[in-house]
Amino acid sequence: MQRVTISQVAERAGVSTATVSRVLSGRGPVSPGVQRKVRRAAEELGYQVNSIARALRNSRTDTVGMVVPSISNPFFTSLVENVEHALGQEGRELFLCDARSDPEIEARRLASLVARNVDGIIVSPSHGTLSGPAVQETADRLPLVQLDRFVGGTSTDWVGVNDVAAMRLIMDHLHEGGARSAAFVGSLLTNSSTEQRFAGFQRRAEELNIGVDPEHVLLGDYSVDWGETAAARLIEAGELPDAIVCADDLIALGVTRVCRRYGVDVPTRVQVTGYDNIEFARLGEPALTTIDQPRAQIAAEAVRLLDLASRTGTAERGPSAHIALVPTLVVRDSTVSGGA
Amino acid sequence: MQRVTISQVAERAGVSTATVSRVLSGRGPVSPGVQRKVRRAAEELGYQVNSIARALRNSRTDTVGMVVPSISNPFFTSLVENVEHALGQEGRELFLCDARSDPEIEARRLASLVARNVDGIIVSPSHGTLSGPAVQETADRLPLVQLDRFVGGTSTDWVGVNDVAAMRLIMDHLHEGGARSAAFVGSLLTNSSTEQRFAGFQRRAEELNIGVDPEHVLLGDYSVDWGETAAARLIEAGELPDAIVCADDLIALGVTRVCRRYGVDVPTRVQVTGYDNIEFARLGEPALTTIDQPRAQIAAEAVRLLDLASRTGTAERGPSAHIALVPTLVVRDSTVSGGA
DNA sequence: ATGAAAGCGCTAACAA
DNA sequence: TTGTTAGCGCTTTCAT
Repeated sequence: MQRVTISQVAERAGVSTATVSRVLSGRGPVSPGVQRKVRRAAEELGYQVNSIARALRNSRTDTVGMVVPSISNPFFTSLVENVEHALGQEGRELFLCDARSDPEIEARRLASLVARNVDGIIVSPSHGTLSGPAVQETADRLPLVQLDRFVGGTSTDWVGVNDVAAMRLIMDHLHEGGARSAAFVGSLLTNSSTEQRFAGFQRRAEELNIGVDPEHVLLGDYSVDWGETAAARLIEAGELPDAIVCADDLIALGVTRVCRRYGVDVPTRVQVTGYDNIEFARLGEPALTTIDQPRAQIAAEAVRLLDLASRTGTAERGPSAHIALVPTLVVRDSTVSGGA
Repeated sequence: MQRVTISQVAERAGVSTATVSRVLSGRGPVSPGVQRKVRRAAEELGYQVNSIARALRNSRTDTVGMVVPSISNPFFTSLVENVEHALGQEGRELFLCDARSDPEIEARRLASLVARNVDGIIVSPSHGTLSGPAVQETADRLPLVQLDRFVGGTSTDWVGVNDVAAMRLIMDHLHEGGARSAAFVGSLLTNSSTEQRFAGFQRRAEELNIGVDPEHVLLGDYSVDWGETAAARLIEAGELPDAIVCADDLIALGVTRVCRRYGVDVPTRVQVTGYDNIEFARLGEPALTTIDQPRAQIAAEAVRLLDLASRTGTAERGPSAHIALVPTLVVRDSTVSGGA
């Protein structure tokens, strides 16, 4: 099963390899007659470009790499889908990597993407500080934009959502629903998402005079399991706050599940909010009130920034872009809505 | 930001490029002294292999491609994770593509993977027949194994689960729980998963004398939405069967949700089963009884077959392997378990 | 409009 | 043990 090369096509068409290349890549002038001959020969032989060879020659792979903290988190897969879509045109392909929330694996992935000469990288860093060196190093070598999360000590483009504004939306809504005290369940403060969200939570809680018992700030990881653990801890400690604000939907799903199990009614006894608006958010019992991130827009912006960076050259191109899009509050049944 | 090449390293170390190559790839004999010199030079220059060049030379990319019908289906992402893990050793990378359940996109992805010279491909074909040509063509060019689903009219390796046996497990369990009639909610019969599952369902239903009203076979797609639609249709038509067997967990999640909404108790009024045991299956209300596929094993087998195929050469290597692993029944709260 | 030839960065014969 | 050299398949000057 030898692969067909350009020179076999050339031979069959009775022309030079240069001509074949010109025809197939549509660059350079070729007479219609020869064009046809070449195309037919290629067709008959079942020719397909060897993009490795092409990439070596062009030093462009028409490939972008994407690294996410966890491919099993529906929010990220949805982001991936959107990026793929945004890339979809132009025949560019996405090289997807899962960092398993581990900065070391992440660093390896990044290095491997660089080695594979992707044209650019979109990364949502796993860790708020540990991801720094690898991300910066990578960004020094090729166009890179951070998505959703970002890592301190780096100067790269970023696009995501205004977490602080999102938290304000949530807190205001909870406050209207009568909440006068709240808990926060998030991941350890090792990534920007939680940091920002927690900061936003705290600030607005203070402004609204919503009490936050220090014991009611529970930090674990982004998972249903952690949500369950945290909720059980809150419930068993007694003194449940009026609301439990979760750093993402997975956590919130775990929290509501445990509430159900303990017979703690949501939202009348305690209001619960999520974040991300993953598909399963609406499937919770009750359906989750959450924050919707404009994923398509985030993805589109990321691709745009990447293209921009590629064009401008990795060299100096002024300060990096920092694009915070506007989140939306999606009110469902896990909170007390206005009318109630 | 020029990339460092091997010859720059060679120059700095005062040796030939061949020597550098030998040191860096660990092949061929090099004296310890020179080794050190080369490594230091490489280090100082921040050298990284250009795997494009290496791939062109070796006609191996140390990369395998994976194509799944939908990256937003947790079952497939979980499969991806497992494959990645199985590959994880040996420094091989996974090139992940989402076919969006569209055979045309799928064909493009496959072609692109071939063009990119991946060493092998793992694919779960979207469509039971339409995916055929592309899959076969791809398999003719390089090692390919089908995962979970397979497509008719192809002769490639396959590894998945014994769907018929799984359905027997489910039906027997439902029967024990008192079910004497059942509905089936699946996707249109355009992929092997549904085909097999439905066949298994029907056969065992017959054997157990479980009645299946032809009106109670509802075919749509693998999504929560479809589960909801189908359940609503069943409920509104009256004459609910004793059990609703779903072709996957997403559908089952939709079904149970609608039952809840309509006040139809699961499992006392109607038993519901899923398939795949995705993480969210246990989060349903009630938690889903479902089929667990040995994903890690499936992934490991797939990788093994791929390696085998690579070694043997794509040429004749006897009949293709067809490995059906044994599924497990996971009993939760959506069915009437033995004791009840 | 077409062809000859150089070379992208790497590795593997083959020599020395 | 080390260096020289010939390509992998493609694109792109530079001639013609």
